[in-house]
Amino acid sequence: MPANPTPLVNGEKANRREQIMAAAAELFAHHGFHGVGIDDIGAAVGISGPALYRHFRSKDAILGEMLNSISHYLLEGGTDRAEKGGTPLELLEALVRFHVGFALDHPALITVQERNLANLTDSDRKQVRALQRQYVEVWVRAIRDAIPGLEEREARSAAHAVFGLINSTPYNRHLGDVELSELLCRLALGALSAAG
Amino acid sequence: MPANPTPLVNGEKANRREQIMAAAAELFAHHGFHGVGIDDIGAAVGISGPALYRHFRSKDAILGEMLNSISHYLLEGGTDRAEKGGTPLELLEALVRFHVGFALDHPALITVQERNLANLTDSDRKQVRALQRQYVEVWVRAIRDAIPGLEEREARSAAHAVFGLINSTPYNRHLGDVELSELLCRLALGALSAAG
DNA sequence: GCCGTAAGTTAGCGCTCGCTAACCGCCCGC
DNA sequence: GCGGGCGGTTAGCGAGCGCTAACTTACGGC
Repeated sequence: MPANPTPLVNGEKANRREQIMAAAAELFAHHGFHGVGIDDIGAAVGISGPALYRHFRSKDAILGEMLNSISHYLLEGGTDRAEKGGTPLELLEALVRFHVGFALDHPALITVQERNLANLTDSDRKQVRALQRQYVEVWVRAIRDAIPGLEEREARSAAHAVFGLINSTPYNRHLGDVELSELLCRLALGALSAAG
Repeated sequence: MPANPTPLVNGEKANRREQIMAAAAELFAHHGFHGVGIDDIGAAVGISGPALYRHFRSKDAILGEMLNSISHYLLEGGTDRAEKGGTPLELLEALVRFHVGFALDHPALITVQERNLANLTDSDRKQVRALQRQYVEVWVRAIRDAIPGLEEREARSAAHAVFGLINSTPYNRHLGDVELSELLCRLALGALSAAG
């Protein structure tokens, strides 16, 4: 299986599979995995119900590929920035900006990833969990390097808290993208510098 | 209809209704509303399936009463503290401590309230939304009083972001309750003071 | 021009779900 | 001591679900 079979996350011309995943993401985000039927997803891309099985093995596979794709994208973006060097504070700022950008561009994906981990197949959940853990570890290292005097467990909790802060974008539609992005970056970095 | 018919949220001896709601909260939090069956909820309290209808009109009514109860509790706690007086910063700290305490004591309720608003009946959703809006307004006023130079829309976005931060407790089980509580309070206040 | 494949369609199977019906035992007031 | 209601039980209905089967159409390669 390829690492990132569907670049769900960038702006390329979408083929059918990606079109389906994007529609499913919106629906899952609004109604929850079990609240969305195969016919709903089909209708959202203009085909009807069982035609989805020409592109995905099962409904679970749609969610599985979606969450794998998201987790892989986040981990790759995080490690890229961690390897790029710079001061600890610059790295932390880059991570914050990266995550904020993702959350602003893809609020539905953020919602699905937060809410629907439990609906995955066992093997899919294992993969996604592993990718998420690695992503958190990138953050933990960056936080501990930039903010002195934090235990690892505290840094991990702070990372989760900051994810929660940034991932509030789905409820945060009253500000323009640019202003909201700047505000969230400020809030996230302000929170982290108060952690020590 | 009484304002807070079931004190789901405090530590009183639970009668059957509250027992059912507590069990349903855990199940809804783990599997989502549509992922939990009437039989699952019944089994979780030692009775079987349809017996629930001796206590609730429908499955939707369980969720409706649960979310109404949570929202009412939060709004009441928020307005209480807002009326108590003190400096703007003291009020903000009190709100943060209050919300952190709730999120730590009831992570399942936090999860359900965040994820399952869309599964409510139209009328229930209207009620819950109204209560939530009022609670947000308490925060918006407190934030604007304590942090100078913030527009109302910015303050509202900051409030939602801080809710996201605090509501990360369901993913934050690696720290003791006391340490986590202190850390979250520090992070939340740090974020807010960086908002200006 | 024909064949194979990719991408749709509709019909329908088997299962699960929310909910109702019908029945039953326990306990409490008179 | 007995009648009524409260809080359980099991059986089962009707609807909706994920998915498969069988068939149809469009199209590109030889």
